[in-house]
Amino acid sequence: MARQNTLFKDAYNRYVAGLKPDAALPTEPEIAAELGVSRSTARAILMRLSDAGIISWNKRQKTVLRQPTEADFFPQEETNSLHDIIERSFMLRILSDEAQPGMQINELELAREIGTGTSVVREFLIRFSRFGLIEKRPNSHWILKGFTSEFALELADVREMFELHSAAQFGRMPVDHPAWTSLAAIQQEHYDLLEDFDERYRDFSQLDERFHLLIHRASKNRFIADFYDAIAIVFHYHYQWNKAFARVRNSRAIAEHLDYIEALQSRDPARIDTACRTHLASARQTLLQSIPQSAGEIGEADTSTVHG
Amino acid sequence: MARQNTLFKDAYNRYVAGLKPDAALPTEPEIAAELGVSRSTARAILMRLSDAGIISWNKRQKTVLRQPTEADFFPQEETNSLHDIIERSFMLRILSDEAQPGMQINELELAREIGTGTSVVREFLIRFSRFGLIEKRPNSHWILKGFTSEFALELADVREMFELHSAAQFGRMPVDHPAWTSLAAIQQEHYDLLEDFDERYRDFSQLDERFHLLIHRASKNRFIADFYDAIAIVFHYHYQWNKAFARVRNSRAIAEHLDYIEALQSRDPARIDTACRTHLASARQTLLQSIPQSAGEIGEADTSTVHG
DNA sequence: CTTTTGTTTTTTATCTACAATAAACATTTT
DNA sequence: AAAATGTTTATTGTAGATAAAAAACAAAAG
Repeated sequence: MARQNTLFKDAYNRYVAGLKPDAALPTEPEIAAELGVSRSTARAILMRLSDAGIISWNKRQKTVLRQPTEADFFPQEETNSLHDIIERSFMLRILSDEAQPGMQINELELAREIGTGTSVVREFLIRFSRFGLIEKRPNSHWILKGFTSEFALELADVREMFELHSAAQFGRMPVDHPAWTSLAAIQQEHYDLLEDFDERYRDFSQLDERFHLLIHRASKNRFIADFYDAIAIVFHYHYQWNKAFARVRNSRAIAEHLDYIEALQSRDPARIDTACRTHLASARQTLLQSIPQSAGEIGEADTSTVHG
Repeated sequence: MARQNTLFKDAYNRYVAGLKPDAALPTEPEIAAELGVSRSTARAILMRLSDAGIISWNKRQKTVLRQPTEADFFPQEETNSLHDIIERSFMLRILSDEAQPGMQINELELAREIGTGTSVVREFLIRFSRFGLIEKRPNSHWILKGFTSEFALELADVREMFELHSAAQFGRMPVDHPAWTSLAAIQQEHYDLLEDFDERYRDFSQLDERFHLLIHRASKNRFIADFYDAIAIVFHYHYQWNKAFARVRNSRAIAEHLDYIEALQSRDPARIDTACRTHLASARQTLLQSIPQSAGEIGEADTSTVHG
């Protein structure tokens, strides 16, 4: 088949979840906008809802006839976009302990294992290559460079340059800029998390990501924003599978964040710089400690493949 | 057809160019290594050379029978890789004055105009997107963000952060590091260029690229290196088609480079920082001046396509 | 005459096929 | 036995086909 209708299925599920009996549904363009899809897809959803007897549909008259049941939803696994499937599968593979730096990555084999065509895998690898974890030999295979300490150090260096820049920019924003409100909200979320830290310390990753994203937005620089997107994805998977010391790690980070936020709020450049540096230095240390020091670390090429 | 044998043709041309009558040719692996291709391709070249009567080939005995003529070479245009063709064609299109920010980019149309398949165009666009000049709407078209002054400013900001970092690193390299020799050679090339400036000022771009590349290598950071690769490509095309004031622009840059080189050689951090900042500030100004201030600059979306 | 719905066209996302190229394996030569 | 050549296999690069999704166009309703 040429293409899975995962977008349709996912949007359908989302829409079904919000239906209440007897409600009158809005116009097609409104539904499309609400779901973030085209009107064609919105109409396909209405068509199916109508066929399933969940709504009655006659031109502008769209009424919910019954409460949707479990059976009305598409299975969860049919709603994952191919890209997400590949991303997860690939990340799992290359951040796992078996993946050694220098390994070759085979497009065809990867495609077969994931159960997809080669073009999607190819395009994924091209997109993924900007994260600096893989590299292409022209007319030949990809090489896994790996999540090594060199990678972490190079990443940390750039991250520090960018974040110092963004934080300084943040401090220069006009007092009435909405980002200050967002910052205060995030500050409050930090306090909330602390309240119930033992239960909720795992939620910190997500808060961390949002906090740094907010700061980077202040730079209004597409290269910085793109780089942070890349970092966020890599970290997302990395820390998801490296939970050692998560509690103490997050505890320290929260304290630093709160100090950093106050520094930003003071709008004092020197204080911002200091708080930012302190946090970045400890983030760097945390990152380095999270990397398993394997034997293959020293970078000799290994001719085995990534798939074992 | 599935794939052009441009690699073979290009390698063949390169090899033919170096043949001298009566010479004995080395082994197949050596030829392959010399040309940077696989032995399979090297053998294909030998096969064709033999068929064309240019060499006699019997196992290890490979002798050049005659001097190759014009007619023995493949036409130049058959040796360009598809990627290069697309890159040139696309750059020409999006850096031209007709391309307005906000325009849509149509994969199929682009492929037809370039005379190629859609997959290559797609992959090119994905790779190219890291330069920040285009952006994808998922499940929909690409948008041309354009070579605007915002782009130039964002680029310049990152460039300055990176180059200050790299230059500082350069100054910290051990005295016996080969980079110092390379730096001296590049310094000499600057003097040579100055000697015959009226005739050769157009050669400066290439020297400029090599100089900055050398500095960025000192950072040993893949993100910095990748970013500089991107800059180099964008600038390559941009300045190639914006030759106004090239002479005075290059003259000033050479003077700054020489000062910058001396600062590096002094290994004095403060002096390096100053020289680097001076050069970067003027490079930023040069870049901004080279951008035509068109009406569509202010970023309102334009619904016309890039192909008009 | 503006918005909504109905219908058709265009474009993207993905798969599959196949030539070019690389890589692996087998045989010969030194 | 090490390296070269000969032969076969695997993998990448590219084109082309097709369903999903978006976009454009046309008709109807307010």
